[in-house]
Amino acid sequence: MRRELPKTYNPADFEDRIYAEWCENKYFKPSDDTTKPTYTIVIPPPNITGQLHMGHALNNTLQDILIRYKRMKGFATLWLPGTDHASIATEAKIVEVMREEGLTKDDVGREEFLRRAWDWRKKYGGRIIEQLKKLGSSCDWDRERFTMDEGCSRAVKEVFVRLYEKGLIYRGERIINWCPHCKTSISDAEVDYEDQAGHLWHLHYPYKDGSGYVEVATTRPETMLGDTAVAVNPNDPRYAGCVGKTVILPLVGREIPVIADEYVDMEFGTGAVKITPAHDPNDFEVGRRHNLPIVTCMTEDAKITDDYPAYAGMDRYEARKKIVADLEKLGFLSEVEDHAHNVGTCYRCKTTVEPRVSMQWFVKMEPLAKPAIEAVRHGEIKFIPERFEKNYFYWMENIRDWCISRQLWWGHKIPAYYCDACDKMVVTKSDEAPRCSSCGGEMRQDPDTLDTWFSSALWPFSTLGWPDENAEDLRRFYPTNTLVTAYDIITFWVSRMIFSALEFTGKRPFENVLIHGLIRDAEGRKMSKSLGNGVDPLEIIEKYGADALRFALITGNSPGNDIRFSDEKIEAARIFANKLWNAARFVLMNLDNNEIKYPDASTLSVEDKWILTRYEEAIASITSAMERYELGVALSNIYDFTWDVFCDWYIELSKPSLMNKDGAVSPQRSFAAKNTLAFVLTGILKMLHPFMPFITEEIYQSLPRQEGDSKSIMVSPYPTYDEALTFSDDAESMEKVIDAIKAVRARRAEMNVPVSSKAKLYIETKRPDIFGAAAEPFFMRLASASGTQLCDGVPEANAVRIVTSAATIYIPMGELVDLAAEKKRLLTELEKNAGEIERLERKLSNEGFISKAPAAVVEGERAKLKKHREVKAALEAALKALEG
RNA sequence: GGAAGCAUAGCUCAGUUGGUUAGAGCACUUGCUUGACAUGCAAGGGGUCACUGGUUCAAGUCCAGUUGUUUCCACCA
Repeated sequence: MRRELPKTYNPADFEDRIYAEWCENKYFKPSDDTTKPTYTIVIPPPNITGQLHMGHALNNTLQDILIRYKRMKGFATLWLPGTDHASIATEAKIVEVMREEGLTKDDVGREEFLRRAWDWRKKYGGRIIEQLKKLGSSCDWDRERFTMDEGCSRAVKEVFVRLYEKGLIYRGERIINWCPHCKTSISDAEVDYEDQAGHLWHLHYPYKDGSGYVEVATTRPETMLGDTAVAVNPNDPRYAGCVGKTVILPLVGREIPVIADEYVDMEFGTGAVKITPAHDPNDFEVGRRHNLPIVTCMTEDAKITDDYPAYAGMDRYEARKKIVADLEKLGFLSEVEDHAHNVGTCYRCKTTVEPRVSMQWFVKMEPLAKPAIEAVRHGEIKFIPERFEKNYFYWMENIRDWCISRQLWWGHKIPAYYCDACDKMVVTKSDEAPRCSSCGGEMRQDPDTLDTWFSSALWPFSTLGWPDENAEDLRRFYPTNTLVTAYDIITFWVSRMIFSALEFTGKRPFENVLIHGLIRDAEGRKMSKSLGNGVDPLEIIEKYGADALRFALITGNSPGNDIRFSDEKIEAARIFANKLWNAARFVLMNLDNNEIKYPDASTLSVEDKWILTRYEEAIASITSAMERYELGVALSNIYDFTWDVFCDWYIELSKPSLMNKDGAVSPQRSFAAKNTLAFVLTGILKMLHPFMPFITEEIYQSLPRQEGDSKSIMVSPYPTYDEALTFSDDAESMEKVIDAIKAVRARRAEMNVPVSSKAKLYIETKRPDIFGAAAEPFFMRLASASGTQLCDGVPEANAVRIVTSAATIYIPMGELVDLAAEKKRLLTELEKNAGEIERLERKLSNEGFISKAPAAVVEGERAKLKKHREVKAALEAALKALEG
């Protein structure tokens, strides 16, 4: 049913209604037609704790554009949505909520905690999904997944067991990053470093034999409680005789050796380093090399252990003060320097990370990284833009083993079981705790959970049915085609999906990775909660509509680059939507109720042929940009074509054919014009639809249908380039008239002649076929002419002369014309013209250019020269006429 | 410490594989209620494409260096 368009564009009137219609008609589901090629995107699953922010809006707009484009291009498209359990982020949220009730995790216990977590997921997990719908996302909601749903959990267990059996997962005591606030290990990638002003304390450790002391420098004096050696560089002459001696650790009294290790930088501090294997990753390595004992002096919440009664229970910073004071009192502190250094913090809570030795699970990365590097190197997987491949290679080539265990409750439990009675450990997919195979005793599951990225690494195939190799979706839609994500997540997620997919499915997870930037505010700052400069996309949608938001996010941007978001941009987007809306109203106003026909060349006028030619060119360039993921370029091409070509020119050029004053226009002519308007408008709507789905659908549904189109634009075919609708000669003729109109307007504006003052135009031209009667209405409507007449030479003295490459136009203006000024103007123009001619002549007489440049380029330059020479002749004639 | 990006009009940015006189939006100036749109129309001003050198018939575009700036990675106590 066709609808009348209201006078003003008001997106709130129709966006929700249209989205509901799409859902009802199941347009988001992939076509059942298995002969169609497939195109698949899996969504980067937002956290269930998440609220839609601008980053999501951009990320999902890009995906929706690609999916809608491919759908119209005839692919069976699947955009698979879902959410991530986000173990540490969600757990932190729930802990926070419980704290408000005065409860801790330990108070409620694991079972109750998980019950709360699932409740929380039920309550808020769907929130971001609803917000994605507001944006217009055309996901297949029936296939929505969750990283902790049954299928994904099965995949996680499968992967863990297979890696373990292959020897690629191991358990070991290592030093890891520990967050004393979240009380869990975190991976290297989860540590953020920030500059902090600190101090370098110089401490004296006396030799046991009483021969003085060695001076060490440290930024963390409290860790001295765990020192098990002092290290110096083996090549350091200052300490040549000291290696092998024993020092007595102040405050503690422990006897520790002085050792030599290359790790020590002679230039830094005093050249002597205290070694604390339990609380520093480098010291841990030194400790392993020298078989040093590991002495832990801090608890998991970063308090001093009971082994040191004087400081027991003190927080690490409190202990630092006390220890420094005590050392000073006893004369072991010689100097305190200011020292800026980088401190690792937890990416979740910003607490300073405490390196800590503990038993953790790791993935051995090197064997997995290798094929993942090859896949990108050989172009099996491409990054867009390509430069991000460098980041990827750097990370993958220097990869370290991945700590995957987390001391959290919310997440996938590690499928390892330990015997209570003996030390037996079993790794199994089974949900039942096995009996110990050695002693038959009870076994208990490892209490830890897996890093949240462990399950998201499997997302492209676990969501399609893996590990069931024969799952229908997996067979039909895997490997997926494009992954869309921001550059800050390449290491966390993209790289892990690649090696996981290659290892477990033997195929790449996706062929292209489209990287986008971050959204910044109008001043270029990152949007963040703490700065309070975040813009809520839902507010924008409410105020301006989802289409305007999408337009503002995409326009003027290229892959991988950050985007500044500002009120001006969103305002410009809405204005464009309004422009399109009104252009559509104009077309509708003039349209009969007929179906839109494919244009028939025999009925077309020169202006129709011109717009169709320009339209076909637009299809070619827009499609090419879409295929290259240059979505910003594609959109600006659509914008320019819509506004500058279609609205500003063709609609105006069509008016003489539509406004049939005294029956001068034939029904055939009027039909061709109306049909051309509707045909081109429909094409614009289709090309714009992936970017602005709502307004294009709303307008489309109010237009008569084009042959072969569906009732919804989103499942209509995308325009394809048709050479039969290009008419280069006619288009060129029309351009010449347009040039002349522009030149007349410019001169009139220059002379401050109001539009209302009409004047007859005399046109001297070698192309009377173009500038004859057919062109008259255009000059009358668009160049303030009262009429036009072809002439040969100056029609009367004191006429303004306007010179274009195809014609010289005279406007008799009587006294209005200042002869002296006119002469001056002609001379200036002639001078400009002469400059151009000289430049071109020089270029064309350059033998290197003629012989080496492509023929087409040379030809183009020749044509230009010819055109300029013609203008020169016309200008000279005009000047002569003026003087004579 | 290592790496990458960016530097183009007053502002925000486009500018494909080198090939017209370097573009757009906003802002600015001037004139217009022209039968879809004043959320509009028309005309205009404004740029030594950061700097230096190189390759080329030809450089905003490719190469090297310099300066400024942003980001990522590493984490020497």
